[in-house]
Amino acid sequence: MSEGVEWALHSCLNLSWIETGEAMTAAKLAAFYSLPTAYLNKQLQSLAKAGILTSTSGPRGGFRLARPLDKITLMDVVTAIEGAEEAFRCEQILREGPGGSPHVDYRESCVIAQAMRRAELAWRHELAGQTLADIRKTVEGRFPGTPDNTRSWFANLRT
Amino acid sequence: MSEGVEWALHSCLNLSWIETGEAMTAAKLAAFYSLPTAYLNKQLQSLAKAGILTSTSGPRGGFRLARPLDKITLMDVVTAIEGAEEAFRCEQILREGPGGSPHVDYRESCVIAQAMRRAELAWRHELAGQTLADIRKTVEGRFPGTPDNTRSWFANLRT
DNA sequence: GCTTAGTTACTCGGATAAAAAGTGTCCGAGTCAGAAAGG
DNA sequence: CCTTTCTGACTCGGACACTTTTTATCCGAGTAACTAAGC
Repeated sequence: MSEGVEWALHSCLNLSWIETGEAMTAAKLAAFYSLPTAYLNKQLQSLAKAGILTSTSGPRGGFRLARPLDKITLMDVVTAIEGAEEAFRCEQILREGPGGSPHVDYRESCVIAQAMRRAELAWRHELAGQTLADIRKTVEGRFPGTPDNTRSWFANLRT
Repeated sequence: MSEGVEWALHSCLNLSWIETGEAMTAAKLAAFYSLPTAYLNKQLQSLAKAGILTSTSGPRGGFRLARPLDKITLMDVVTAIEGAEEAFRCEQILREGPGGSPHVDYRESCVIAQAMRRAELAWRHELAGQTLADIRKTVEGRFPGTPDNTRSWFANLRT
């Protein structure tokens, strides 16, 4: 799985803590974790395309959350970065074997594909069941200073 | 996820159906699905290293199952091919952020990492809960001719 | 003072390059089966 | 006929290319704010 998922999740949380109506540039979000600016920008673009963030060009531009955190699931972010296709993609090798038919969709009928899909659905179900709001709530419960610290760090950022 | 997982799973099932005490070569297993022989051999080697198959060199050599199918889970095969590391690997970017400490293991304490791990555990749990014996039983229930067809195909294989 | 046009600096966005992982191939080391020779 | 040696072919196993994906970078198009000029 791409490293960008981790960056995206953390950046979304940061965006929620500094929310002031102002947009946050990719450069500032990258500076927070010393990440390569241009590459994080690429990930944020993916989030924007997926409708999780909105982007604004020009001075005072940047990214901001497109909707409240409780409307953004972990699944949404993972799909935005990784794409929608499944990890185990059945290549239908049964079709090449004896008795294989070109007219059968083995992605549906192959028992192995079904078993792998069941596991992947369990994974997706867990991801879809947790919103970023849940994550933020847990973080704030364990580290109450995080919102203020984050906000003030971005406020005091130079250059 | 690597394509080799699909090849490995199907090949293990085939091995169980033709089990006669004889070993099966990578070339024959590859011919069954018209797969590239040398590359399938590579995957089978991984299964052998993981203790799922045993390999024999020389004439009459090849691969055979190292233990009964009901002792082989989908998780075992996936781990053998893909490796044991998690799909979402926390790079601990919190360490590079303000307030980050070099002495904290953020793979454990980071709430995001925990949430992603929970999802991955659900996936692993599903995979570990299904043995190849379960798969075979289901296949034989839906396609009763499979064992005989497979066995006779390998028996009649030329060259 | 207010409006308006022009300029400038800033930001995203996609095009481009480098690195890594995945995919595929080839040849050699070891080994076992079978043939051949000897008893 | 049985045993033993030798040969030879067969198989895995790892080393070596090629392709695709991931990671990272760089500039240009567009935009909004600021400046300054005109009313």
